Amino acid sequence: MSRSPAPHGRTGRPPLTSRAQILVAARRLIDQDGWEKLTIRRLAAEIGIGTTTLYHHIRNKDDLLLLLLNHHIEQIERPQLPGDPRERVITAATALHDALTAWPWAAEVLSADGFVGLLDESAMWMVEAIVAGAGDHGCTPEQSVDVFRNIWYYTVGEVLVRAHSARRLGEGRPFAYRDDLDPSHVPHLAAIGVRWAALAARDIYPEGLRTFVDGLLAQATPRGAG
Amino acid sequence: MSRSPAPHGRTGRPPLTSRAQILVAARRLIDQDGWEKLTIRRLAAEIGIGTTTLYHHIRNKDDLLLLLLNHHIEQIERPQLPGDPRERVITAATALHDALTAWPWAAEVLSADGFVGLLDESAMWMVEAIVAGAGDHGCTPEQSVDVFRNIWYYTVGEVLVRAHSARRLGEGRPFAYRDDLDPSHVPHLAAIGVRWAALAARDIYPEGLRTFVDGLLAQATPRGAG
DNA sequence: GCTACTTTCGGAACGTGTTCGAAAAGTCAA
DNA sequence: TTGACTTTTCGAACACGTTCCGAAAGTAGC
Repeated sequence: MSRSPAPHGRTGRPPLTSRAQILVAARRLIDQDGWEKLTIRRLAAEIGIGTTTLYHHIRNKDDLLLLLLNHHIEQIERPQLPGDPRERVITAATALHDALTAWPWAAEVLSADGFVGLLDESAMWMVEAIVAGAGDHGCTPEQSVDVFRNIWYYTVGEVLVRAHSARRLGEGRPFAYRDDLDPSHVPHLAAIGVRWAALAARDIYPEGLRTFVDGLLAQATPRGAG
Repeated sequence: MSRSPAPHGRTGRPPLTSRAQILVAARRLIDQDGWEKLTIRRLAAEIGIGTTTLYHHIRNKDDLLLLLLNHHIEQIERPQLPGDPRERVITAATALHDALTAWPWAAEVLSADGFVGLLDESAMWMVEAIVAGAGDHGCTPEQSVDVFRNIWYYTVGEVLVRAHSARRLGEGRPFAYRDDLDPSHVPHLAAIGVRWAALAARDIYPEGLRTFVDGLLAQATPRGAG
């Protein structure tokens, strides 16, 4: 593809590779072998180009992953946002959480470079919905930003910890249990003992999110909501 | 050092290198040039041994960082824990947060492998204090574990996001601001505009933690606390 | 046709964490 | 003293992300 003799006015050597082509090949590799196996060299070989040629179409690997994430988020169907501001915050945060859970490496990239400045506008509705929900509930703009940031910290932490814990789930102890705990030093932990693993395997994000949002919104309105 | 002819009963070639020696050298390198500059090869060169010799004394680099973190936590003075269970949870979580903030790469290692199973017992008092505080407040053991996990998610998320955002603070936009936001699509974000950067630079962990802990403990006791 | 200029392509090389396998240096039993 | 065994040491090598720099392939002006 892309074999036109010259798009007129364009100078320089005509490109054989397009960014769209790279993204398609990357998605194919991820679907086939998982995103852990996606390397720059493998991707270039899959396309049939030199390794360093990729760097004329993407800044680096993080940039590539970010482009893939943005495309993934665009595919997500936007949920119907409830009328209640609190429920709107919950719905948007849950959508954010689900999107990141599906592509856990994205959370690494995002936490590594700051969230809002990197995503396309097609993903901004989640941030907007949270900030707007907080505002409609009676928060000042400053408080609304705080609400979003707190939710973001909690969400990215949950996604990262659980994604990385799941990797070790096949081998050895599932989440985090030690059987060498001294009951005289850490009595409560020792009493929980082996049950920790089972307890830690449960998904507590929905409940934790509700609790956190309730607290954040309540704190923002010291006297009656609007 | 370590030049005794044979510690009796020990077979095999006598070691020239000790794990303690490696840890001391690693701390010296980190203090000199920062932990970003700590590489396996530099560390080996600093000690004066072959690169691969290190791998007979540590499992891998993450293991090395974990050993350093454990040593760092041991050095921390344990704060006087308040009598009020809620304040005890806050104090322990804050100590956890401060320890991770001082060594941000540690949060990566910990989130990558699960928390409790990796730290020495000298760091377990933080987990114990949180779980015990929740229990003393009236939580069941299951609820207490949930309280800890929620706090852990929030804390590790905050540390990771802020540590990685700080890296980009010198170049370009500090945290996350886009000036290409369409007010008709994201009115609240557009209204906040450039103020986002200043708002996002503030430290909201202490307040967010209090809010979260209040909500978590309140939810755990539907009818009056003990 | 020739010379600039511009853009794309890609091989070579660097530094990284890590693995493999062989050599070195000790103990122990015969 | 010899041979088996065990542990430590480390050079060679691998795959990774990334940078450098020269070659390739087009247009634009003369």
